Amino acid sequence: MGRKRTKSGKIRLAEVAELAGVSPITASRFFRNPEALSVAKRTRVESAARELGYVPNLAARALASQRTEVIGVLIPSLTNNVFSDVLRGIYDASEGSRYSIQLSNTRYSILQEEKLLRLFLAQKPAGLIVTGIDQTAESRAMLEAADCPIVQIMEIGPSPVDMMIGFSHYDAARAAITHLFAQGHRRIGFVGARMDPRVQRRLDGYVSAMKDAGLFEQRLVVTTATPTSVTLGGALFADLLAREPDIDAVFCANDDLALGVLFECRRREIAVPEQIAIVGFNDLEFMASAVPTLTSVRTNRYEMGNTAATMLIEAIDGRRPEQPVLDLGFKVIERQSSSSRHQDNRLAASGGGAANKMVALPSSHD
Amino acid sequence: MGRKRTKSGKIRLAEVAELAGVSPITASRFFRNPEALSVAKRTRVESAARELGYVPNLAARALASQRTEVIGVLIPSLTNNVFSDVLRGIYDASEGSRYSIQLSNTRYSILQEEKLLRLFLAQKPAGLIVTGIDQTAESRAMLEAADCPIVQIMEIGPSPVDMMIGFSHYDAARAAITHLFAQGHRRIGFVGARMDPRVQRRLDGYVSAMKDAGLFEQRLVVTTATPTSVTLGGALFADLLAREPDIDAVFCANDDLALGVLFECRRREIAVPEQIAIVGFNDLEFMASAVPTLTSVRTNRYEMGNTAATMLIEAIDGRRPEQPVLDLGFKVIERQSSSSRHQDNRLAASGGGAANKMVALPSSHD
DNA sequence: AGGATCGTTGACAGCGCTACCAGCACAGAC
DNA sequence: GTCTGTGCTGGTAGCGCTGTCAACGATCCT
Repeated sequence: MGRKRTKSGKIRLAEVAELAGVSPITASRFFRNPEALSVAKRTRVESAARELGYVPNLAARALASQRTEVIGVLIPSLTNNVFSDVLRGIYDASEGSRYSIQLSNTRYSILQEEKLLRLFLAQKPAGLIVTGIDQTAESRAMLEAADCPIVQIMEIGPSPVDMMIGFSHYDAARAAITHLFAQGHRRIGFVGARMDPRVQRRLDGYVSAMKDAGLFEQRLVVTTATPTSVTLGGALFADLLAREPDIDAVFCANDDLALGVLFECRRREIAVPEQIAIVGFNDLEFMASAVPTLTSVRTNRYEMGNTAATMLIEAIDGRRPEQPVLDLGFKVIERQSSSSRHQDNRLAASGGGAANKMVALPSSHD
Repeated sequence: MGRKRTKSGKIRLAEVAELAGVSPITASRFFRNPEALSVAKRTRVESAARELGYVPNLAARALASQRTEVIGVLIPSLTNNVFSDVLRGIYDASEGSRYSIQLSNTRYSILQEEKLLRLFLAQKPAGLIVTGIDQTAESRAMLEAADCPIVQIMEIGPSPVDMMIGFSHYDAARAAITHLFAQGHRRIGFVGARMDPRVQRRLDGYVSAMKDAGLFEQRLVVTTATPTSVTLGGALFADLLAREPDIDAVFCANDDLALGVLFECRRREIAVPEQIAIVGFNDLEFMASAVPTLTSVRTNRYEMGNTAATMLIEAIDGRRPEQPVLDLGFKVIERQSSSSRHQDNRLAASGGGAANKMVALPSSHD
C-alpha cells in the first residue's frame, strides 16, 4: 500500500496491461469478466493491477460502454426513520456489487420526482429504485421507456412498471383495526400526518374497516399535511380528544405519532390501554421499549430495501427474478398498549418484547 | 414537453450546436460559462438546448475535463438520526448547485473509511466531506494529498486537513454535567453505547467534569460497543442501577439511550427528576415531547451538514471561506427531567417546549 | 485428415465532451 | 496606418476505456 504513482497520480489501464505483458483490451476484460481470461494472464493482470494500485476510471468506462454502474434511488425523505432503514438495506445490498448508489430526495413531490427522473435517466443508470406507485403520467412514461430495470418499493399495486416490492398499506391498516375490534374497541380514532399516498391508503384501510363494522364517523379522523413528529402526535391527539372525548382507541399512521399520543395520555393521566388503546405503524425499535409497550404494525423496511436492490442487480446482470412483484407483508405486533389482557403495565418486565403476539398476514389486493 | 428525441434517445452537444448555428465548443461553453458568450449566441444555444431537451453527458464531461462534479460524503451510519439530519443539510445545500452527492457508509470502521476514501479519490471528486477527525494515518495522508477541498464534520479538533465544522463533544458533555451539578446532583452516572470517537470524547468530558468535582468513580460509567437503541438505554441503566443504586442522575451519550432510561424509570416507578435526573445528547425532536420533558444538549446537525456542503461548494468554486474551521457550538436545553424546580411533571402542560431554558456555549478547546 | 467449434487474444475505432491554442474582428493607443 | 489588447469563436486532439470484429491455436467431431 501507499506505493507511489507515476506523475499526476494516474495509473491507466494501458500501464497495467504493459506491466502484465498483455494488450489493454485483455486487461480491460480482466476487470469485467475475469473468467474469459486464461488463468495465467488473469494472475498476471491481477498482480500488475495490485502492484500499480490501479483504480478504473469510471467516467471513461461509462463513456465507452454507454452505460454506468450507478443505481439511482428516489425516496421522498431522508429524515423519516422508515426510509433510513430502507436505504440501509439498499446500501448493504449494493456493497460488494460493482454498482454504486445515487440517491435523491423528492421531498414528497411527484413533480420534483419527475424532474429528478429526467436527470437520472439522462445518465443511463444501470437501474432505478423509485418509491411508491403514484408517479406523474410523464414520469410513468419515462420509466416505461427506460432501458434499465426498475423497482418500485414501499407498496404494491396493480400494473408495475417493471419490478415491485412492498406491501399493502390498505390491508395493513385494516389488520390493525381488526385487531382493535378483537380487543373490544369500537370508537377508534385515526391520527395521521403528512398524508402522502401511503398514509392516505392507511387511512383508506381504516375507513373501510370502520365502515364494514358500521362504526365509521368522519369526526374520528384527524389529519394534517404537516410532516410527522412525536410532538405533532400529541397535538393531533389533543384535537381528537377535544372533538370526541369518548374514543376508546387510536390508530396512528406511524410510530412517532403513536409515541406522541402515549406521552399526551400520560400528561393527561389517561390510562393506556385501559381507557384508550394505541396502535402505531412500522414498529420502530422504541415501540417495544415504551411503557406500556406499544402495539404496532411491523413492516419489513430493511428487507424491502435490501431485496429491492438485490433483485435490481440480478435483473441488471440479466437474471430477472421469477417473481417480479413481491409482497413482503406485515405483522400486527400486539403489545400492552392495545391488549385487553393487560392489567398493570407499571409492573411489566423490562423490555416487554418477550411475549409479543404476532398476527402475520401477507397483504392482498381486492 | 415530452418532445421526442432522435434515435436511441441521445441528443449530443453537437446537435444543439448545429441547431443553434454555432460550433460545438461554443455550445459547450454555454453550459459552463454562459457569460463568455455574446448575448445573441447565448440565447440561440439556450433555446436550441431547450428545444432538443438536451441533457449533458456527465461521463463524457468528466472524462474530458479530468474532474467530476461529485461531492463524496463519508458517514459512519445511515441509521442514526443524527446523520440523517446532517445528510439532509448536505443534500439541501447541494441542490441548486451543479454538484451531486455520492454517499458512502463507513459503518464506524476507519479501515472501511480508508478503503472508500481510496475509491472516491480515484474518481477525482470535486470535494469531500468526511466525518470526524480520527482517520487512519494512510487516510490522513490521502486526504492531505488530495487536490480537492475537504471538510471534516461533526467535531472540531487541532490540525484540520482542510476545512472543519463541528463542535467540541468534550465541552458539550462537560456543560451537561455542570448543569447537573448546578441542579444539585452529585452521583451522576454515564450511559453510553457504540463508543465511537465522539461518544468517547463525551465520556472524556464527563470524566473530567466529575474528577474536577472530586466525584468521579469508574463504577458510575456503563458503556457497550453495541449500537445504540432505546431498549439498550433501558438495559444499560438497569445495569448501572444494579451496581450503583444510589445514583441521583444519568447523563446519556445520546437521546435514544435517554428515552430508554426514562422508560426504565417508569417501569421501576422511579420518579424523574425527583429521584433520578436524566440528560440526553443531541436534542432530538421527541425530547421536548416526552413526559417529563427531557433535558438534552442541542447540537446543530442540519446546520452542520448544510454549512459544510455550502463551504465546500464555495471552496470548489475558488472562494475559500475566511473561516476554515467553524465551531457551531451547542446548547444545554434544560427541561423537566433535570430541573430541581420541577415539582409535578404529571400536571405539566402539553408539549412542554414552551419555557425551555437554554444555556448556550460556543465550545472551546483546552 | 478436414472442417467446425471453442476459447482466448488483439487491433481498431470511437463514446461525447472539453483543454488548448489559434484566429478573427474590433477598439483604442501610438 | 500599424500595433496591441480584448472579447469571442472555432479547430484539433485527445481524456481512458470498451464494443466490435477478426484472428489465432487448440480441440473436437465425422
